[in-house]
Amino acid sequence: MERAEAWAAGSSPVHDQVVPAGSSSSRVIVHVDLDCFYAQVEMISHPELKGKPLGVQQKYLVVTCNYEARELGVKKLMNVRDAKEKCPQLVLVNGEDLTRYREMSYKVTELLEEFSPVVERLGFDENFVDLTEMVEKRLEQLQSDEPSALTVSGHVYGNQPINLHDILHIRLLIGSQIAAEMREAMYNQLGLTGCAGVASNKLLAKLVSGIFKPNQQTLLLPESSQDLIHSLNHIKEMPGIGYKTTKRLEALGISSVRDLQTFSSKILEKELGISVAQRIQKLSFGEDNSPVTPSGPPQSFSEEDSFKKCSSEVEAKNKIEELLASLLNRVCQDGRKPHTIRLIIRRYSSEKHCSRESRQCAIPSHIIQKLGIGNYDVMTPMVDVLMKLFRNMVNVKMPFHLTLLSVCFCNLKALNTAKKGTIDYYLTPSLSTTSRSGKHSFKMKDIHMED
DNA sequence: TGGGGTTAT
DNA sequence: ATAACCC
Repeated sequence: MERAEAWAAGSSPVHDQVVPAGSSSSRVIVHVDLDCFYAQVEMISHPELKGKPLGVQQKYLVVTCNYEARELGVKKLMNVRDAKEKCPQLVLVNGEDLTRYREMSYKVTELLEEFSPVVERLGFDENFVDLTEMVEKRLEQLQSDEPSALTVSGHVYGNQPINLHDILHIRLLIGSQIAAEMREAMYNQLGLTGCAGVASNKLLAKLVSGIFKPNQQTLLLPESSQDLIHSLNHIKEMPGIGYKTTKRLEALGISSVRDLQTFSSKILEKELGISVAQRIQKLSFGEDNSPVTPSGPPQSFSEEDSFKKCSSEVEAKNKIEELLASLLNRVCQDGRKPHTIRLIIRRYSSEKHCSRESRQCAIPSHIIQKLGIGNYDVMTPMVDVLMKLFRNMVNVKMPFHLTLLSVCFCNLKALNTAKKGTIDYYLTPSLSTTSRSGKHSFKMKDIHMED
């Protein structure tokens, strides 16, 4: 077995080679990806739906569905009509209110932060964790007489054999064990299943996490990274290469990962700019030195609603009031205060690129100070601000046709800017009281006074 | 295509 | 303020 080889080698392979701490090469990264997240949350809320084909609906789309539904032909982002046609027994629940998904999403991130504080969120259902330090600690404490100490957890991409004399393999193997513990904890504590991918950078961890699909995990060893990236059928499948870049690359005759690898760097830089060109060409080789950036609490809160038609100012005002009311509740829970507000619209256009327009402004300080506790006296002045932004974008004397309204709070600051020792500090509600009134407490390190 | 998010320019 | 990216 693998362990026997390790002993046969004589001295312990684990403690011989030392990778310098802080060395930028040779990280251990895990990508954790929940299975059909919204559908899982709905099945926890409504246990009677378990076992039935379930879709989560927003407007006329099935945005995600459980595996029972997938086996019957339902796909993500499928039209409700097509989905019902494919699968008449499909049960649909409305998922336009993201509150419960968002709350569960942060519970997952907080659980992962208990393993290592370096957790980066990607959407509501994916997280990256940098395990490098944690793996290093486990290696130092490794007792070589535990039989299970050097056993990989889950799949290995391409069934590549592990070399227990290779310190990079050992480190990734430990990473796979931590990934398994993370998935166990997610299931035991939150009732959620998901996939994990372990590799030496974010790109590869993300790509490999999707290899075995639901509720499984996969480890990528460095020797298999070229196989993994060449298993992509098209550059559009490369995370980091989006719709626009794909179109521009296709115009250059680049469609496969190998096309991008071998394309002239000079020409690519001239076409896409040096920044994008160098980044995506590195991606094509499976190279990604971007760090796992701890997400911490959100940078912004927004609520949006799309519709067929909004063509009057009164109609718009009503929708804006709805969005704002929800946002105020959220901001109240968070505890921090937004200093900027933004209004976003989408105008009707028969053409493809439905781009958005926005106007933003600073939130008047007298309104900011009233935020955070029961707030009905902030609604009116805030709506007034938003309607000014609205009229700045939309000429209400002319006919208009909007298909989306969104309100966003951003530029969030911890509590307010009151200084200790000032009158303001003692007069500001909830400032000098207990730690946090919010529901999901972000850690104490995040709570500090600005000056 | 929904209802969110982020960073770079 | 917009444009790109992610889910």
